[in-house]
Amino acid sequence: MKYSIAETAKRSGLSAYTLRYYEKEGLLRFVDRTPSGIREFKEADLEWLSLIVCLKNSGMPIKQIKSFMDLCKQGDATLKERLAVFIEHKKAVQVKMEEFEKYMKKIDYKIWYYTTAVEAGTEAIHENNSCEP
Amino acid sequence: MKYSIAETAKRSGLSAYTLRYYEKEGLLRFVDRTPSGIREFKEADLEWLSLIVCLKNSGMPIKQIKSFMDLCKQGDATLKERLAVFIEHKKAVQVKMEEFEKYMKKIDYKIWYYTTAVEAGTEAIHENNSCEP
DNA sequence: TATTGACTTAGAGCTAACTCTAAGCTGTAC
DNA sequence: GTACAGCTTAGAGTTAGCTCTAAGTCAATA
Repeated sequence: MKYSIAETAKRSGLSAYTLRYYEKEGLLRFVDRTPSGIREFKEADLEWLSLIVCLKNSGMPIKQIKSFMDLCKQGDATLKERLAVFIEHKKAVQVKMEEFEKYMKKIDYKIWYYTTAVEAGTEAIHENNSCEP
Repeated sequence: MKYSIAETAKRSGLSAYTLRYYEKEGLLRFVDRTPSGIREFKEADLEWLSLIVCLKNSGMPIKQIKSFMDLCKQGDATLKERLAVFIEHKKAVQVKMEEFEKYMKKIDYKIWYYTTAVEAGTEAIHENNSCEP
């Protein structure tokens, strides 16, 4: 099955503008064209896009994703390098997740803080910090 | 204890430029000045900064943080609204954390994929998708 | 055959969040 | 009293990641 850019936009959750931009940036080397120059996305391309979205949304910059795609193009000689990319990126994502857990605790504290303040009708009840942190 | 902008930059992990920018944007209404106009950060200001960093790094845009700081300035009348801000933001952070977990699974899959490919010396072993996903 | 709508390109424009520059002021150290 | 480090301001510049515009091509339909 072949997909137009509009179809692919829908399926990937990216806009057609973004898909063209990604191609310009060298992320979508895999996309074929019809004889008249129109992009034709394949089923496998959607898999690639899903990986790109994964890397991007987990914090990898477009340029680094491009480097990874370049490695992919070079075949089996770059397998170790590609493994290293994911091992490194996993570390970065773990750090982010830990940070998010820390922030979540702070947010939960604030929810408790404001819940009790709303009950009391004033923030002043927290003035002497007499309660749980 | 009072801190200069340079000290505060060090302690908050933000640059002095960023602190001035945040003030310009209305996030740091709490900061005092010396008679000659130099910013003087207090211990409590570092707490505010830590909250700002928490909200920003967990995905809240600067403009929304500003609105929240505006609510704070208005006192007890806005307690309910402020509670709502954190309840909403908590939801958003939860969604992000779930996404991150999904991405982590994909990354782990790729680590397995490339580990086995490196062992085999070729990516071709995954061609017929005969192994665990 | 004419219209329509989806595609193409190059390149300009936009937004968020900084980041820096230039010119000038302040306050302590010699 | 002057040198110097560190502060001040307004405003320009930067970066990432899109987002859009203008002008044109192409294929299917009325």
